[in-house]
Amino acid sequence: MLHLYDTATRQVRELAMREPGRISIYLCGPTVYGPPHLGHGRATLVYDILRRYLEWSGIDVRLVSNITDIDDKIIDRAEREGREWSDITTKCENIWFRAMEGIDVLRPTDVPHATEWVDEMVEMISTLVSSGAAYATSDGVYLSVESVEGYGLLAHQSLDDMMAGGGEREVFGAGEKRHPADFALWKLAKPGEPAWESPWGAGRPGWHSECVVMSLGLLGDGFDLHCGGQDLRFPHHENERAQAVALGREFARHWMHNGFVVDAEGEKMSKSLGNVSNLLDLIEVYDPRAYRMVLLQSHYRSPVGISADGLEAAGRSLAGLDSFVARTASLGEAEADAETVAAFRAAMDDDLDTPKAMALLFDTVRQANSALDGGDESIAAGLTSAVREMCGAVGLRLVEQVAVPADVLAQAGALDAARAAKDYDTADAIRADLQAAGWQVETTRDGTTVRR
RNA sequence: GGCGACGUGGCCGAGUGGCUUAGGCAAGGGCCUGCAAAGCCCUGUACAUGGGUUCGAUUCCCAUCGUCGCCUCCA
Repeated sequence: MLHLYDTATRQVRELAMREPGRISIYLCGPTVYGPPHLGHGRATLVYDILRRYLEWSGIDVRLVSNITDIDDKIIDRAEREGREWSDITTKCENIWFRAMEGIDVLRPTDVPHATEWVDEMVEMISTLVSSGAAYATSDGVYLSVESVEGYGLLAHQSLDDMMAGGGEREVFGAGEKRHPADFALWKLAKPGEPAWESPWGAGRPGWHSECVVMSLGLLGDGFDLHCGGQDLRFPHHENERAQAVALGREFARHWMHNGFVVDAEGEKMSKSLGNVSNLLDLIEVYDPRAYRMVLLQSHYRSPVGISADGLEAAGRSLAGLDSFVARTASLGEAEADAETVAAFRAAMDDDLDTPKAMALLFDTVRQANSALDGGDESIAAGLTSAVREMCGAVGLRLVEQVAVPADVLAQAGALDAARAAKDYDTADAIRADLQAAGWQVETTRDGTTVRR
C-alpha cells in the first residue's frame, strides 16, 4: 500500500482510505488569470503521476480540482486591460486545459468553479459568524484564528512565532482585525468590482473558502488527501483547514505538498526558461513527455531545476525508450515479469520513489535488450510487458509504431536490395533520403526497419 | 527575527554507517555492422569546509561557509 509523506505529521505514513479501494483527493487548482507556468506544470504532473499510479493499482480515484475564477488577481488584470473579468477566466481556463492535454495530464474527475459555489460559501461564512468564529468589519468578514484549535499545524509554527519579526508586508484589513493573522472570508466589493449578495453586503469570497466548501461538498468530511504546491502549505492550506475546523468538521486526513521548480541559481522559478515562459511554449520546443520524465527522475518533494539541458537529456532518454518499443513491437503478449513489477510497486509505495522506479525501468529495458540480443524472446517479452506496465503506471506515453507508407517501405526494400548487391553507394543514398524525410532508419542483418 | 530545506562525479539527480557505492544525459574504449543507426559490454572512483562520535562516515552529531523556501492571497 502507498505510503506518503504527510505534511501535518511530518512523517511518511500509509495513505489510508476512508472506503477501501476508493480514494478521495482534493487538489488545489489554478486561479485563472494567466497562462500556466512551469510551476503549475510540476504540481499537475506530480499529482497526475499519483493518480495514474493509484488507478493502475486498481484503486478508484476521485480527484477534485477546482478552478478559482474569482480573485483579486483576476480583477486586477481585468481592470488593467479594460476587459470583462469573465472573459479572462474563460480564456485562461481553456488555455489551462489545452496545456494540460499537451503534457498529458488527465482531466480531474470533478472540476468545480468557485463562482458556482458562492451560495455555499456565504452559508458557511454565516455559520462561522453565528458561532463567533468569524466577525464582520467595515470591509469584510474575518476568521478569528485564535478560535481555531491547532492553527499553525501545517506551517509548523505557533501564531506567536509567525508574528515575531514577520515580513514587512502590508497586512490586509489590519485596522479592524482582532488579531493580525485573522484572514478574510468575505471581501466587500468596491464600486465596479464583481460582486455577489451576502448578509454583510455585496462582495466576493476571501481566502479560498471555495476550496473548503467544494472539497467538503464533493468529497465529504474526512476526505483522504489534500494536495498542492509547497507554497500553498501556508497560509492557503492552513486557512482552508482553519475554516473547516472552525465549522467543527473533519478536513483532509493527509496532506501532500510538492517541491518547487527552481532556476539555475536555485531560486524558485515559475516564469521563465530562456524563450520558454510557460507550459505551452515548453511543449512546442521540447518533447511533451520530457517534463514528466525530468520530474520522474527526481523526487516530488525535492526542488527540481528545469533547464534546457535537462529537458533535452530527458528527451534523448525517451528516444531510447521509443526505439525499445519499436524493437519489441513484434513480441507477443506476455505476462509482465513479476519480480520487476513487485520492485516497481515497492519503490512507488515508498513515498512515490519515482527516481528508483525510473532506475528500475531503464535497467529492465537494458535487460530486455540483452535478452533480445541473445535471442531469448520469452524472457524479453516478460520484461517488455513490465516496461509497458511501469510506463503506463506513471503516465509515460511511449510512441507506438505508426503505419509506414508503402513508398517508404519500398525504399527500405530497395535499400536492402542494394546492400545485398553490395551497392553501398546506392544504399547509403537511400538511407540519407529516408533520414532527410524524418525517418529513423535501422539497418540490421534481418533487414531495414523504418520508423518515425 | 521565527520555522524549514539543501550543498553528491562533466551536467542532471537518487541513496546509504562498511558490501557489486542508483539511474539518465554527455565522454572515452570495445563488440556488432559494408558503413551508420539501434543495442550490448567496459571505463571514470563524487559526496561544501572544519571538528567530533565510531573499528569504519558521503551517510550520525556540532560548528562554519554558501544557496534557497515560507512567515497574508504565488503550484
